[in-house]
Amino acid sequence: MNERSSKSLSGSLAFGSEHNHSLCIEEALDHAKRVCEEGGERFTNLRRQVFELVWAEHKPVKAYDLLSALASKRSGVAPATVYRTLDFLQAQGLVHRLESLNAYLGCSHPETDHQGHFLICENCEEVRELELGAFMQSIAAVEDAQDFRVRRMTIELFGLCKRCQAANSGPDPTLP
Amino acid sequence: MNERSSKSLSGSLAFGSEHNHSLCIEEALDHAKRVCEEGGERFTNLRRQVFELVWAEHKPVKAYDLLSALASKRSGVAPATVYRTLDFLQAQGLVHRLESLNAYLGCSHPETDHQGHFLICENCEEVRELELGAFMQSIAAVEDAQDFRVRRMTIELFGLCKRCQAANSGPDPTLP
DNA sequence: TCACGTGATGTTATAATATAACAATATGTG
DNA sequence: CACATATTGTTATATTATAACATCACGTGA
Ligand SMILES: [Zn+2]
Ligand SMILES: [Zn+2]
Ligand SMILES: [Zn+2]
Ligand SMILES: [Zn+2]
Repeated sequence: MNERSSKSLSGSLAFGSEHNHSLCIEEALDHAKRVCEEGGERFTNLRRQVFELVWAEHKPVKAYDLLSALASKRSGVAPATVYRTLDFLQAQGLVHRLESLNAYLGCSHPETDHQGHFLICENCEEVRELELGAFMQSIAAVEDAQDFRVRRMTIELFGLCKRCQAANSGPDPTLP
Repeated sequence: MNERSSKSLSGSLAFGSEHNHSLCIEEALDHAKRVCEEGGERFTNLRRQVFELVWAEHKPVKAYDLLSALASKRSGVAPATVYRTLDFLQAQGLVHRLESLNAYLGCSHPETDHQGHFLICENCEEVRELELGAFMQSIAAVEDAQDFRVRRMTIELFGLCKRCQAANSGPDPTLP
């Protein structure tokens, strides 16, 4: 817990690495606030609270879990509250939706305009957001070969992260 | 409607191409029957009916739409009927689920063991299943770089197919 | 043939996810 | 302050999916 934080958010951690998550959240909040200001949008209390809850862990969060957590912080919380706020955060590029999981995740590099690509560990549930690049070339090739123009995409790769590969060969041997 | 049908199912059509869909369905049914027999599974009436409904068009189908269509063909149809049957067909590799759409699609090359990769036209809804290859290289590179072992994946690329790119610049100008 | 075990289907109930529609409130601007 | 607009609250409902248990169908061996 004494890491160097450069221009990339601390949230862009590699699987299994330690990092200062308080700092990570703080940076993410600062960033979110700035993104909203620059876009002429308001980073209201509600939006900040939801954003914090999404960022509480580097794991996908379900809308109704957010709902419960949020309800313990403020009154008058209904599904629409959560979904609307998630929609807003997604529109600002601050949060991604994981289609295969019906879940949401804070974006780890919101400074760039991008679609999310994800590695999702089936054992520990940790999610790593890939930075663009690796796939862009093959996608360009597909567009070319198929006469298809890609406008958005869902790329979610499920498997085992380094730690969980090492830790086992079977399921969950009490992870850290 | 006079096409050549080689070893690849007629369902492996390119976007916008014409093809003999009766033949396409017939082939798909034959194939499904064979897959089940070889796996020691029964291709029952229910399973055949659901399979036919999924193959009715080269478009994703929603579970509850299948439910309605199926209910007009037999009695005692409930959600569980449909979901169970879809689960079975997916397990046999005959049908894929599109996570981003909560919808299902007949597999266009069930002879090979594979995950589905899809191009989905946002305008005409036609879906083209990519054959593996284009992505495998970049996925291997990601696995290597990230110390992550991929076991399954969701890859769904949304955009405009050739026909819809040509036809417009805006939305739906009454397609064929 | 028929008892039996298994897999398939039917049936009922409910869980989990998401949106619609409209009312009330907050915020900034002139 | 009056007004327009964005945000949030509130109620109801739509959509998607699963659980749990009952019944039926099919093959196998007594
Ligand atoms: Zn963190
Ligand atoms: Zn991102
Ligand atoms: Zn066809
Ligand atoms: Zn397929």
